[in-house]
Amino acid sequence: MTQPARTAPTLAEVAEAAGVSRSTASRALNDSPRISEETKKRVRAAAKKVNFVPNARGRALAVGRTEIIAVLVTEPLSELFSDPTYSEFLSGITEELSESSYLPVILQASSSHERNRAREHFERRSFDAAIDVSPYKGSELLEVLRELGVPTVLCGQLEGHPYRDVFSTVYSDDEEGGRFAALAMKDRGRKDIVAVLGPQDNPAVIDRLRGYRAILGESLPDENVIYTGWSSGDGYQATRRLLAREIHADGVLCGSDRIATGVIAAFNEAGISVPKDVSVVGFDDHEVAARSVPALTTIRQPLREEGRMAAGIALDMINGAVPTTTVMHMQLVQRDSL
Amino acid sequence: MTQPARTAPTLAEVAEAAGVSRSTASRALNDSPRISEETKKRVRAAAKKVNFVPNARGRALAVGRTEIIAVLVTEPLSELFSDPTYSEFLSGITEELSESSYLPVILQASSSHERNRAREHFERRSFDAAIDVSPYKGSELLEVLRELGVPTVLCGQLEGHPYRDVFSTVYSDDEEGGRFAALAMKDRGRKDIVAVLGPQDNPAVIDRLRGYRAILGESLPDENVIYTGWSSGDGYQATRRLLAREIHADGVLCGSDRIATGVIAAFNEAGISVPKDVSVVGFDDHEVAARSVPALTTIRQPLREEGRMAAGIALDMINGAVPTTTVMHMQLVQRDSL
DNA sequence: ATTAACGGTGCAACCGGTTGTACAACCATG
DNA sequence: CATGGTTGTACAACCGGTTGCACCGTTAAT
Repeated sequence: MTQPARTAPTLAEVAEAAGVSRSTASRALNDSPRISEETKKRVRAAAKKVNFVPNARGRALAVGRTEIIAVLVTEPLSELFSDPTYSEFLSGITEELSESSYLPVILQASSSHERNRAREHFERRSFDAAIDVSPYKGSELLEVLRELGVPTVLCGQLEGHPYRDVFSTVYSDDEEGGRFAALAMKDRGRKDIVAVLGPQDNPAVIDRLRGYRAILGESLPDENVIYTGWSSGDGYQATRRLLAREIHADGVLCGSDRIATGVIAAFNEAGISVPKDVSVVGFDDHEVAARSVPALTTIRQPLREEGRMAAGIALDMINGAVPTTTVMHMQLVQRDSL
Repeated sequence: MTQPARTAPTLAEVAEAAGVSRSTASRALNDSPRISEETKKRVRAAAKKVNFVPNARGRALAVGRTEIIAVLVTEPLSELFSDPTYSEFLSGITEELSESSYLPVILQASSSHERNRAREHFERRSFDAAIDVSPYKGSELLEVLRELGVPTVLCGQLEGHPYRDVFSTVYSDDEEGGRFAALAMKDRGRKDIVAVLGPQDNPAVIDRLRGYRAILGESLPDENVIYTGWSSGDGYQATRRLLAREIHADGVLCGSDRIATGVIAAFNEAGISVPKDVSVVGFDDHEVAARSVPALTTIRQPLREEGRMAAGIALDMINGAVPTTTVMHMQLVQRDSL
């Protein structure tokens, strides 16, 4: 037989069972100091007896909170899921929130249609806060969030953006990461360095390069900086072209671990030994880094921690904390490619 | 300057601006037939003027709906995201819901701690429905959903489960997929078939094998059925063992596309040509299938459509539809390995 | 002319909680 | 015994919508 949908017990029923008023029942369950210990016990017992669980909707209306946090992503879901960067980050958010009663909702905001829907949800006050995973794009939505006064955490450095006073920011110090990578090269005694990076206009790329330069100076001349895509194939192609141009290099700084695997493959093919003849340093500490041969020395971006931090700050802001800017630190992960 | 968080306009303000009562305003905005066209116009104009957007919390309480659907997953987030199967499926759900005002929330339910939290959310009536992506595990939660009367869609065939009367089910017809694969082999004139499948106790494996058998009968003897893991390496190893046993085969049915790539690799290594000497058929239409050499003939499981369907049924059930069972059809994708 | 029918609107209750404030009962104090 | 201060509880309003029902004015039917 189909079990009919029981209507859940309400606070009124608990109150009646305990022989007190609704308000007393509410205060007792919320452990208000104004209620006597004895009454609290009675109310709790009654609540347990009728299997009372406070209704989220009623509570949300009364306290003005939905206990839901929106996570804004600009990538389509399929890409989002296949990029381990995001998945780490999202795991961090989920982890942190699972210690509270808050729930994360992934809200896509790539197409303008999606952004409109998102906007609507915010206007309806469906969420208590927002975490924007890639705030570079879709700034119209940021404008909406600002106007509505939604507590918002931006993940990633938005250079010179106009929201510093209203939004919190969490980002990893890409320049520092660049410095760490370059420093490792320098310590290893490498003098002729090439950088194979992602797209030239990418903020992370720009910052990392600045970090490289801060350490290496003229050891990394302009003509040795190559901008390409993020994939393994891009690294491979770039290295082939380098070899064809007979550029002498004893160190390659890569914009991502996937690029690095391609670079190494090209060197192997050309009979050049990594790390004997040339050192390679990656970026991200992607899962391929440890499995690569030789295992990749790389820069680890603390993505999961960044996610946790972002979620924590969002919760703080909901409770009235002022906007903050948090910088997470990169780490050099020593393996065999250097 | 920090823009103060405007308190959003409420229905009362709209009503006042339009010179009508709250109830009339509400009905006008909801296009009730009881309100005159003239009044509706006035109310709509007023709403637009004060920038009114109905508050989700108030509405949820009044209509008894949160407009949120929980998607239950048993995998940890990282695995979930890296498995393209899930990501396709989730995309389907998201797509379908984005055409309504409903929002999906991914709810993890692998650890018992997570399941407790999930249970709590359901008891609070935070969600209007649930979609269980892998209902094989965590049946305690299903029991809770049943008791609470939460409209629920199970994705995947739960043979002989006790919930058919309360829950809807959506699944792809694995047996049919097996038949399609076997039929293709038969049409190609292959007579000595080997099957390299996933784990023996997997429901999909069992059904697919049944499909193979329905077509091939004695052409697929028991000793030619090999159970292994889902990965490429498993397919490779299995094929090596086959070759060592000098089993003559002109067709291999694989339990997954990844298995198939391993099988092909092993054949190549042994100097056996695919598809000239032996035909190979995969399963899933995973993204590796098209890129494989030779491109893999395989069985496509309509995952995205399955997701859309599941979401659609969930919406229907919220509106009172009775539980249904829906079978999605597999498709043969003809490429070069057969 | 009286009444029935009907379209349009407003009052008030309701969804399920939380919370400001009034009040009753009790104690100790002058 | 009157007064004042606690302490514990209940009443009622409130959050922001939706909705049953009563009521009004108009028109059509008897």
